[in-house]
Amino acid sequence: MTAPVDRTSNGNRPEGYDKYAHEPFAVTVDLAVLTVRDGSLQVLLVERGQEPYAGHWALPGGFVLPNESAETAARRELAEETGLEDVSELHLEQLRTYSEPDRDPRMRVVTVAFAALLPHPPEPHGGGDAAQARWLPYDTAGPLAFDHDRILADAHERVGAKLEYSCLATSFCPPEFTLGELQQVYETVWGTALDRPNFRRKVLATPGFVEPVPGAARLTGGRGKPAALYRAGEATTLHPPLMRPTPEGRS
Amino acid sequence: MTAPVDRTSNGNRPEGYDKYAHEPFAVTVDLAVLTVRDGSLQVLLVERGQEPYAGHWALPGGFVLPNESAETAARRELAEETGLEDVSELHLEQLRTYSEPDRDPRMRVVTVAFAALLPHPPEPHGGGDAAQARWLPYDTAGPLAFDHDRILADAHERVGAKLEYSCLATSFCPPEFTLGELQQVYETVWGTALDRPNFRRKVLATPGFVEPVPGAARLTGGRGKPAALYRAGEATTLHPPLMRPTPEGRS
DNA sequence: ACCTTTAATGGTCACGATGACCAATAGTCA
DNA sequence: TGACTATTGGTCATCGTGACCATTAAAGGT
Repeated sequence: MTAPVDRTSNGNRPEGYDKYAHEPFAVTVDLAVLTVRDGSLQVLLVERGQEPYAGHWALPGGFVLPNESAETAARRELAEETGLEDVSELHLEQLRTYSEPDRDPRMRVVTVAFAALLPHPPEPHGGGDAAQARWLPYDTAGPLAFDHDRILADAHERVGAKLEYSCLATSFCPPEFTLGELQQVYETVWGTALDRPNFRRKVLATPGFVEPVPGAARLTGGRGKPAALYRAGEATTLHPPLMRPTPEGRS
Repeated sequence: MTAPVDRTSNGNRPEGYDKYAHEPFAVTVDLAVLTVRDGSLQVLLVERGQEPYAGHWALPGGFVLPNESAETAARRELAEETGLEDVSELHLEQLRTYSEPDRDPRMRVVTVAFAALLPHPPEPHGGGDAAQARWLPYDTAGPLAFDHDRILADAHERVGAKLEYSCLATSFCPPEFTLGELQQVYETVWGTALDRPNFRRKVLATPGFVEPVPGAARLTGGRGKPAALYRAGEATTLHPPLMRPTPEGRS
């Protein structure tokens, strides 16, 4: 009876476009750029200069340009905000998309959120322009603009979960690192202490997680026995996983 | 030196909108609706009636309306496509967003992909209009329109992974089910055989995964000892995980 | 009725991974 | 030289799991 209707998402166009989507959507990317420094999880934040949320901190981000994918836009923004020349090796991972109609009071903005992991923060704050960008501890990253608190929390949760079953932790470390540094990544992100010999055994027993740097050893700031240096291996997943200690009962 | 620039994603608006985003984005949702029937993983697909990809199968989907979130749009589409009255209890999960500039040859379409899991397929094909919608086995869901092959593969991978560390499998089952049916969900999605006593032990040893229905038992089609019936429990996560047998070496 | 078939249920046993420890090594600092 | 500190190496009991075998309770055929 009814005329054939194309019910796929790309179907009713261009006719359908006028009917369903004549209010255009702005598409942006938001980045939760995370790093571990001084035993604390830190986030790269920028200070807003305009309303709404003027003076509040927010996640860095920007519009997806007409010929970009969200991934491309995210990596471009990552380079701009951190000031790094080469961000091609950094771990960048799509989190999810936030599309609540009222998430921006001015218009309809759909944002694709990403989590980025990087080692040593290159500079206290990157970027060349005047907008303030700073590394702030995750815990004290007070109320952020828009729904960025939620995005940041989701990023933290995702990264924490992926540490369990992937070799992602090396993305927080410089090219050569000690097992102590690697362990501190886990402890900082999870907020728990780990037994050092057990952590060591687990990491070394997982083929491809890390590989030793032949002759090298680092004097860890001075005190204690020098630690051996390792590089990230080829493996990407952890079987069986390295699970975070259950504080109690997790069903 | 330069004027303060708001570098958050919601910052350069409305001025920035004209500059960066004057080519509007269409935002859609695409659904990978999965079910397990007759020991095979099946997908709900619709046949396209228009170019491009006329005659090809595609994932169901549609535009996000101006006052909807992607999640709301996805659940609305799910109801429309399956023909079910109440889809509020079905598991619906955001996968990721696909935004390659050339993914639709006609215009810029950004799609938020979802995976939906449901028990008994209610009808061979749902929906009330003339567009053809059908359940097809996952394996034979031959080349789909647009990038839907990739979306479907990502959905499969995500669901398979979540079976390991979550109680998601019950979403494929009717309100009351036997442990054999639950096991078949795992075997079908993973494509591997599991040892029945071991599976049983694991499921029953996980508090909150399933809870027995007091007096009931189902004659499983006739043959064999009648199986006890269970309901889904309160738990959502599985600790430790129920890992799929490693076919060989997974680093 | 009887035996066969089928599937659920119940249990054993050995091995691997892990948590909780303790001990030794190799540096710095006072 | 002697604390102190952090890395490194090891033991031991326990838990979870894979690989099995055994039993129970139904249907179906002879």
